[in-house]
Amino acid sequence: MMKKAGKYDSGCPIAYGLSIFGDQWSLLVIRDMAIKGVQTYGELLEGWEGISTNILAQRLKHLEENGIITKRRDPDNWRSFVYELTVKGRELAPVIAEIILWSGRHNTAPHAMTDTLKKIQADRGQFEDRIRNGQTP
Amino acid sequence: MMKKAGKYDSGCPIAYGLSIFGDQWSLLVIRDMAIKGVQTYGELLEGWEGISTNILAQRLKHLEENGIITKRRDPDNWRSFVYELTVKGRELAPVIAEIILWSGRHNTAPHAMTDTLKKIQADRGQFEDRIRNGQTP
DNA sequence: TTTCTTAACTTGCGTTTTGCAAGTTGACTT
DNA sequence: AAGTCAACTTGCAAAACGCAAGTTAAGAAA
Repeated sequence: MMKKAGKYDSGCPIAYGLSIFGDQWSLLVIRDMAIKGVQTYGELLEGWEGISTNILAQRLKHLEENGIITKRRDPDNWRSFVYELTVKGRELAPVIAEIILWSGRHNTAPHAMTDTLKKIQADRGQFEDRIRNGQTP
Repeated sequence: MMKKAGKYDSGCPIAYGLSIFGDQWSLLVIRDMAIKGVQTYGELLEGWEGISTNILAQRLKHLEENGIITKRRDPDNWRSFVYELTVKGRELAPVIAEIILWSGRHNTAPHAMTDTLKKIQADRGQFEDRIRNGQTP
């Protein structure tokens, strides 16, 4: 299991953030939910990077425990659950935007999410607002 | 050793960023350099969180290989090396600023770097500019 | 000239986390 | 009664981590 928030609780705000989403997968899960509008376990499993099922379950639990996402039954599909970003999770939009902008500047290789990058470059405020409102950018 | 950039190279800008600094320690090292002005191995070892020496060595190598920092001999002290952020590294300032702002909003516990948080809240542009210019904010 | 000191690592080794594959659950559908 | 399917759980080998102890190299001290 992941390091729990607290073990390295130095009181530093960056350490706090890292204790919640500072691993290889959490931000990718958040990206799929915030940008691609993904809401189910099965869809998250099929993301671009191929997270394995046990790790995904761990991360979802950790994110839920830390107030980034919520989980509820899908009213339209008895066997499915719906994962959604909380306000706290959606407010990571600026962090995500800055990482995308930074990579856009420094990663010369061709990349996915060119559309998203352009959208952020064109109107960063709108990108963040839409995510903040629970919409796909 | 850390996952190398490439193994999960989905082409996503977020995945690119995570392959470079998406672990529990790299951003804390970058924080110490950018915000606290730390420049040596020994000072980095004594950071708030207590990174172990072998992990620190690994991360510094990884960050150097990925163009975030440089390493050179200290002209004033033959046995010391000076680590410095590159432009690419300093341009992570906005990412760091957003993480600090986010934590400031969502971490109710008392925290270190209150001064830095206030500085960013008061004048985010200045914070970023100073780091971009290689100065302590 | 031998010993000491010090910054920056490296090595060993036990513990923890990860990742792949296969198995489980439970309500509905056939 | 058997099949389906989303969402997990379990087992196990491989990789990464973390602590402690050891190494290196060159100038300073004795």
